[in-house]
Amino acid sequence: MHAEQPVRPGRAKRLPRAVRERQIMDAAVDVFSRLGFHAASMDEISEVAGISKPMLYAYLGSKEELFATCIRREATRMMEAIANGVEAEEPPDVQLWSGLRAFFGFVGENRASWQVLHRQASSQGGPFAEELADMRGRAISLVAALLVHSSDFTNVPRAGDKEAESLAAALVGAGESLADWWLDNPQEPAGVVAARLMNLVWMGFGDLVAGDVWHPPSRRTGQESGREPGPEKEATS
Amino acid sequence: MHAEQPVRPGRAKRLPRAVRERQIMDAAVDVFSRLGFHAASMDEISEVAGISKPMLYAYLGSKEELFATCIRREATRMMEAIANGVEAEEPPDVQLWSGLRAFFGFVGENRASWQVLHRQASSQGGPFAEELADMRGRAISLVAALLVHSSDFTNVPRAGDKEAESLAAALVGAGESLADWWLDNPQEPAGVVAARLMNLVWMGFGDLVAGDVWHPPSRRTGQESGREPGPEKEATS
DNA sequence: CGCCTTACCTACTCGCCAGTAGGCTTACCT
DNA sequence: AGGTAAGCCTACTGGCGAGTAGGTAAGGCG
Repeated sequence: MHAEQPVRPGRAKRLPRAVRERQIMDAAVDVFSRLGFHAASMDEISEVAGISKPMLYAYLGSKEELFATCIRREATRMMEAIANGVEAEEPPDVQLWSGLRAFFGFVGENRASWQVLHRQASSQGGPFAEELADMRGRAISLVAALLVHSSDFTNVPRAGDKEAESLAAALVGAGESLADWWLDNPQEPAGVVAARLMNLVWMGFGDLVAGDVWHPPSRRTGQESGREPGPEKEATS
Repeated sequence: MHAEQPVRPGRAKRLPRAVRERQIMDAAVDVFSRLGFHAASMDEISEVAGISKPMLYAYLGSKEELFATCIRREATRMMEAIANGVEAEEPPDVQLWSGLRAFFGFVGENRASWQVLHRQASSQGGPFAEELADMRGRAISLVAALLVHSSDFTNVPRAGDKEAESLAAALVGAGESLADWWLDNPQEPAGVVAARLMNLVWMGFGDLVAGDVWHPPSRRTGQESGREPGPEKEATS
């Protein structure tokens, strides 16, 4: 119909390298997110990108390099999106809230990116997981710093750094998991989901820094190790 | 050294089928947990199991069947471990606490199982993810029911089921993520980690069902969508 | 003891996919 | 225009790994 088709069948229009590289990366993220690293084939990626396989190798190197580049690009995009949403001068709870909003906003608009980052990257044991774990670690440290900082405002004995880190890990994990759930239940807007998580974790943590600790009703405390669950390093009240 | 070695090199001692099947499954879980589904080869599994490849196929069918069987077995073991730790008559918070303890206890003693379940299964798009998502879904429903039930004790407008489900998803995700973190930081006993998560989520949820909702300080509320984060369906205070 | 069933093996086939050799074409530059 | 470099291709190789064919030992049982 259109005279748009290339002069020779199977010959793509000539484009500057930078543009092609973007196309290829987009295609790669798409395919990797749908199939995972191993199941994705370079043939399919090249097909989706609208070019032939040797171009892939000419521009982006091996399959592993391509994948690593995808992870790096998407991770950077996400971290920037979050950083742009947070003001360093705000009080901790507001910072956390802004971060959550930015995070869920990004996931909602970049589902493929999120799939690649969260599922694929973490399950491949190679240098990818490293790359990914690095970014994840930065996110956790950020949250941990926020937690430690916010507990400075109180006169509580101050939780250890390890403890803050583990709580931050739990929080980040809750965010990831909730994002996954959201992808399967997309009827609600990002803000609502973010708010829900904010309420869950902040109100919980708010009570913790106030020294308020949940305690099991003191009957048959120990079921398998006899440890007291409530007070660890905090005030034994 | 020992005269234990089989009569012919490369010939395994003859064993009844049930025993071999267990050996093979154990080997498979081990290899799958270390390498992931695709990277794991049937050759390696058979080697670890101490038998030859055709036995794998004779007893456990194809690679996919084998993997699915692994997932099912480990998932069942884990759900049973948790169910055994929880008494249905206890109040909700105690049930949750018992469940968390049982969960972290299981993970601590079955790291390979956990790896297979959490990382590998969820990232393969086949019928496995289904199997796994099913179990995960059951866990989430369980927690969600707990949450809904516990809010029945209060006179709060009662959160919707969808909301409870999403909170449960966040909670389960927090648990999974914290378990991963724990595997990298194994210096603390299971009970302490479980207690930490219990404090985080329960104290937080406790405030929620009491109608207590975090609210942003009312200045420049909207940063990207102008949505009020705090009250959704709950009391507008 | 001999027979047969069950457990077990070695040694292949076959398809898929990462990666490459070598050649054609089109746009820009002078 | 015509040279040349950058973009693009078809068509292969080579290896790895799933799955199988066909044969060998070993324990039970008459």
